[in-house]
Amino acid sequence: RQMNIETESLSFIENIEDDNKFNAAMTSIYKIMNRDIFYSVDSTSGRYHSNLTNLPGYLREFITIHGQHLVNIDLKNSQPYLSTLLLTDPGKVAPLAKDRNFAMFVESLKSIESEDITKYKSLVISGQIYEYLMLKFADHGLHYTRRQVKRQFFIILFARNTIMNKQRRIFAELFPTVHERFSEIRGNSNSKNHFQNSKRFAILLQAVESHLILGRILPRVYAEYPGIIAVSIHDSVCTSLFTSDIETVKKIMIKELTDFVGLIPTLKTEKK
DNA sequence: GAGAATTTGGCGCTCCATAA
DNA sequence: TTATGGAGCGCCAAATTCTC
Repeated sequence: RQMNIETESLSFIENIEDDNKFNAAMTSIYKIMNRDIFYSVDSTSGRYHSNLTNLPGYLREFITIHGQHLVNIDLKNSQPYLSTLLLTDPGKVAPLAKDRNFAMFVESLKSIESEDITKYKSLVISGQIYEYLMLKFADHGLHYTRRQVKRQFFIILFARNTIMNKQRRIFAELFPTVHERFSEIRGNSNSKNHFQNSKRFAILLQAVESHLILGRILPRVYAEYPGIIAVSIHDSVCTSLFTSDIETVKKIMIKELTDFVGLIPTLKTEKK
């Protein structure tokens, strides 16, 4: 791996007030400068972790690989987008569940259709789910920024079923069928095993994401375009800023995601 | 060799970061 | 809310080193 970080990054972090944050950023920079490169795939959800995935986002623009700066191609509303599979085609994701019983349970789920599911799908593929919820929350007196809505939405998705706060109640009203299905998937197990209790839903979606990015998209990119720069940051793929490379990676991402999920995703390219 | 003093290693916690 | 990794902390016990 030919990763480097430009020395300008050091002056960039100089005015960070918080000592802890400063030290964390400093450590990340020096690790790359000193060629202390690490990378691994974890055994829970199969995600890829590296110097780049741990690096503060605002320092990404100083990273080069083979001397090339990076562009990040991000899947919008990624986990909500992937969560639609549990509504439309659960059997497809069942093999990715680590726990046998949970896999069989997911396998047994049927595809469901309803008005609220159609609405959920359309919001998620257009990348508008947070904006929509922001409006609906505001109607009920909850005034959040987009960032806060995003955070709250993940709590709605992944918190155990016994937590029924105002936000979740609103979501359940807006998307009753979706909420019911997701509750079933989280289950009510009190097991300590995170492949069995409510955490299994988050883990499953992460496993789907890993399977798509690491198991399908990246191998295809490397096989068809040897030498191209492509590294993942969980749900996104970084490549060089050549327009042709960006288009290549995008095309493959859209193709693979659409094939697997059955819905066309929205990608966002951030030039760094 | 016995006991004290020091060092080492592991565990669990908190924080930082990333991602959703 | 979930997942990960790394750093750094305190804690404790085991291992090592020191002193008598």
